[in-house]
Amino acid sequence: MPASSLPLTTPESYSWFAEALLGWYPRHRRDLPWRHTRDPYLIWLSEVVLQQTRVRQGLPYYLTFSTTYPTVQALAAAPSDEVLRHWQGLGYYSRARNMHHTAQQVVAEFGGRFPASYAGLLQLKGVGQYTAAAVASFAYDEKVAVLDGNVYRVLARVFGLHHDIAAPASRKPFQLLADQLIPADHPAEFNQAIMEFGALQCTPAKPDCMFCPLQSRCFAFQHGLVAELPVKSKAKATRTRYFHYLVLRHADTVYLRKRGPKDIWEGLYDFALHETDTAELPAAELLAAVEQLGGRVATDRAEEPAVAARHVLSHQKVEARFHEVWLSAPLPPDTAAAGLAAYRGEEIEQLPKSVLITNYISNKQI
DNA sequence: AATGCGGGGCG
DNA sequence: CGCCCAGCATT
Repeated sequence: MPASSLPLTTPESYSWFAEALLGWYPRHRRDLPWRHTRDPYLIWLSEVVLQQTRVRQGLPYYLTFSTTYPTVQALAAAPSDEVLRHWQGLGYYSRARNMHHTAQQVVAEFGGRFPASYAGLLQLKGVGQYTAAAVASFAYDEKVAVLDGNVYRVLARVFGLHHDIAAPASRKPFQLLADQLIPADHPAEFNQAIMEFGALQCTPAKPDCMFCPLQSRCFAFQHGLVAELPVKSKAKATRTRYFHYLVLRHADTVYLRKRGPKDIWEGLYDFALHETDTAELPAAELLAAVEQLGGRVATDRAEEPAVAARHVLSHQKVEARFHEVWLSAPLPPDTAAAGLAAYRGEEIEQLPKSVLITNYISNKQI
């Protein structure tokens, strides 16, 4: 690969970049709801929703949250299960937990007002360098350059930066460059423009180079390296896990528990879980697992065959089987050790659940 | 510096 | 099937 074309020159000579983007942006920008407000709360809300999430997927969630909780006070006052329930299906649920925590902190410690600077915003839970820069520039016109997946891609291609964007150390050269490029008179517009440009024009696959305003200046295009940039090392292979859910039923109730920390889906509800190293679960092992919870299996009801489902996450694959077991009596109270509690159908609907569990319930019509 | 964390859409 | 998406917290 040819060496970087990044010139070691003064900031003034970069002005063509901002001028091109600021000329492109008004003619191509999408009309998105968070672009109609300067309210730091709503802007922060949109940025948290959009972390690692496409606009198309996050948009309905932003509308739900901004409508249900129009103010930071409203969000802070909401029950955490309710917040998670609204977040259901969007993934990376720590975002919802941190968001709720931060709303409560802003209300309790800052009188309901968000910190008015990049440095202040950076102190909030769930707010990293990207989100702090986005809110500070969009809400306060602070001159801090955002660095997200779009910006990495645009800068890597246009300026020929060959650093591995998966390596944390690569952040520095990109940030240095972005800080040089952002104009003092239009920081918010510039940040919006470069991200929109990455999302619509300089896309990961098949970018629209033929009609690109930066074509003549673009290192990657001029050197035939568009498909090679940005450089990104491959992630580690995913592992497969085998989940055997014990769908314990008694009367009109089903037993669920809230998932704990240090595993996927923290804070979401699912059934009693028996994890194994194999896809199959012998009948004897299934019965033993039920009995360990103090469950007495009703023999007068036919047992359904296990329902199988496959669920793919970024870093693991889950092969799940749902074993529906009817109990002749409620679980003993000391099952609280496993965190299990009985819920009726209407209650289950209101609980936050993973897509895997939601799909199962939806198909089973519990 | 490395790892874990969701779900969806695309080629 | 692999890749990427308006990243962040933890270790």
